[in-house]
Order: sequence, then structure tokens, then C-alpha cells
Amino acid sequence: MSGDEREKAIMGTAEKLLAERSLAEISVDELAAGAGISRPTFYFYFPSKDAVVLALLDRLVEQASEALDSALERAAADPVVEVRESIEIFYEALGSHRALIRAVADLSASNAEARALWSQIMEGWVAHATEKIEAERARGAAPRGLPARELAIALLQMNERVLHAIFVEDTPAVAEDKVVEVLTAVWLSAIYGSATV
Amino acid sequence: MSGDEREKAIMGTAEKLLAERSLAEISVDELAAGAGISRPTFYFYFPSKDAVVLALLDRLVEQASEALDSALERAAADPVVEVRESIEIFYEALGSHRALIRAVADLSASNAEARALWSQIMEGWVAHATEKIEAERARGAAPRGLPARELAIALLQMNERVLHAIFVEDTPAVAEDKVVEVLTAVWLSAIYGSATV
DNA sequence: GAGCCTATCAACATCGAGTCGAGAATACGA
DNA sequence: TCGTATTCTCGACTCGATGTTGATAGGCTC
Repeated sequence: MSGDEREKAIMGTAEKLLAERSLAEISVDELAAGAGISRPTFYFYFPSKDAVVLALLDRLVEQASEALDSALERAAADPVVEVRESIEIFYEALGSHRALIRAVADLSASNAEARALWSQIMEGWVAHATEKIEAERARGAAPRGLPARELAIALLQMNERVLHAIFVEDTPAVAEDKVVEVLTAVWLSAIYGSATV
Repeated sequence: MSGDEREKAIMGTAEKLLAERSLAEISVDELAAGAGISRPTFYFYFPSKDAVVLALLDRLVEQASEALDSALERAAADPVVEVRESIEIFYEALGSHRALIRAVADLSASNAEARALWSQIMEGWVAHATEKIEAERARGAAPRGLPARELAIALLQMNERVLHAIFVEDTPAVAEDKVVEVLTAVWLSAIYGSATV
């Protein structure tokens, strides 16, 4: 087993262990042992535990972003339907890597690089949502109101927190089988409803 | 200096240091030194670093919760105005203890007790918001739609995430001088707007 | 002044991260 | 096929932090 494979083995071990425990509860020793190497050798491949999670996230982002982008671009005929579909994609993309998402969230508390990477991902989504909102306003389908970007940030951060709560089994949390419906409803009313009732 | 005062001194030191650094970057040594005692003596007062933050949170909750409850109960004439005022209170209550809120959020990643305590606080707010929404529906001012509790959770978690992002200076984040306006608008449209546009 | 709580700390035990330097294994060009 | 350079590996170490133990000192009470 050499080079690349060892790196993969470390990442694989990390993914496996993260399904059960938080990153803080996993030692470099375990990561190394899981990949069949000694602790010092681990440092040949990664500068730290954190870097492994970052690498996992990088990989996920790379894998998912085209899929996600293309899914988001393949606009449904009806923009209202599109909102629902986007949220569904969002939910599935994050939900199928819960352990990693949890680890990244934890890491963001202490690791500036993790924050930067996540921030970049969010920024992309914000830009996309902002455009969509502005397009809907331009064609007269949505009323003008809040600055589109501020609205997009608030809604995306709602998604982020609501889904995170479900993934880490926080209480209170929205029921998982209702979450797409709930988020969609809030998005639609925020975008298409007039601000002053 | 004795007993209670020493305890206060430790908590005071923690609060001061948390304004500059995360809990992870603060050692028990520093906490002890700041309170004028040795490290082992620290353990006479608190079982761990984490416990100090929990104690701070306990104190804040106790101090703030009556103030908050009474402010929330003193219902404004207009329920729409009340939403805005509630969000303002929420913003100010959390915003005036940013360092602590940050520390608690960090801690929640690793500490079950911190999660439990925060969860309890959220649960209280959720119950309150749920009641208000149901009252508005009962009097015919708001349309029926999503289950009130699910909606309340999503909206409160939006507040939580949006404010947290501002406090920790995440990007993207809603502009601080717009945050009350943005959150209020989303709440109002989600509560009073019809779900299907 | 004997007994008993409160408070204190030096010294210890432990654990995990990260480093160093010496070595094996492998590839590779001559 | 034989250096030699590059990749890879780990034993042994340092360092910093957490948490524990056991001995001690002061006060309060009867």
C-alpha cells in the first residue's frame, strides 16, 4: 500500500470514526492505527487531525458542487417549484454526509480554515439565491422589500441551522419528515409575500 | 478573600478572557492565576473549565429570563409590533453577552450539559412563539398552514444562526444594522402570509 | 484544645499533540 | 546492477494541558 492509498485509508478511517464520535474524541493515534501506520507517519500525510476533515470536505465539495450546480441550474418551469426542489437538494446533499457536516461545524468553532471554506460555500449559495430573488422581482412576480442579499443570507442560515439541528439530534428540532415543507413555506412567504402585512 | 468571592473571581476572569479568546485557547492555569489561586485550587471550586462557562450561562439565564419574560409578556397592543419588539429583545439579550454566547456555542459541540441547557432555553422560546402563533390563528389574524410549533422552531433557529453569524463575524452575515428588520420581515411573512402563493 | 469543615498547593500521574533524526523501501538513471 | 535520490516509516523524545493525591494551614465550635 503506498502514497495515495495511505492517504485514502486515513480519510476513510476518519469518516468511519466520525460516524460514531466527534473529532475531538478521536486521536491521531486512532486515525493512524486505522490506516495501518504509526502516529509519526500520520504526520507525513497530514499536518493535523483537522486537515483530514478539511480534505474530506474539499472532496465532498468537489464531488457535490457540480451535481448541485447542475441540479440548481436545470431550472424547473415554475420558480415556486424550483424553491422546493432547491431545498430538497440542499437537504439531501448535506444529509447524506451528516458525520462530516457535524465535524465541519465543530471544527469551525476553532479552526479558521474550516470557517473560511464553509464561508466560501455559503457565499456561493447566497449569490445564487440573491440572483434568483432579484430575477423574480424584476419580472414582477415578487414584491420589492428587503435587500435581496440580506434576505438570502437569513434564509440560507435558517436552512443551515434547522438542518444541523436535525443532523445532530438537537431538541427542539423540526420533524425530519416535515423539514422540506417547513423551509419551503418560509422561503416562499418571505420571497413572494409582501413584507408589511 | 473567601469562598464565594473566589468563585466570582474565577467567573469574572473567565468572562474577561473569553472576550479575547475562545475557551479552548484558555487554560485552567490562566483562570486560576486570574483569580489569584493555584491550579489545583481551581478544582476545589469547579470540576472543569467547561463548568465555569456553564455557571456563567446559568447566571445569565437567571438574570435575563425574568427581564425577558416580562418584556415578552408586556404585550404591545399590536401583535405585529410585538414580533418586532420580541426580536429586538432577543437581539439585545444575546448581543450584550457575545463572548459568552460564543463560548456556549463552541461548548455545545463537545459538552452535553451545555447542549441540554441551551436546548432548555430554546424550548422555552419555542413554546412561547408557538402559543402566540396559535393565538393569532385562533383570532383569524393569521392563516392556518404549517404546524405552529414547526414554524416557531424554524424561525427561532433562523434567529439563532443569523445572530450568531453576526456575533462571531462570519461571512456571509446579515448587516448588523439591518438584522432586526430582516428577521422581523421574515417572521411576519411566515406567520401572516399564506403558505401557498 | 480536640475535632471538623474550608481552603490551599506541591508533586505526581497521564494523555495527546507534534518533532527529530535515523533507518528501510522503492524508483530510477547510468 | 549498482549507486543515489526520493518516498516512506517509526522509536524516542519534548511539550503543554488536564486532572488527582495527600499533606497542610487556618478558622469555627463545643
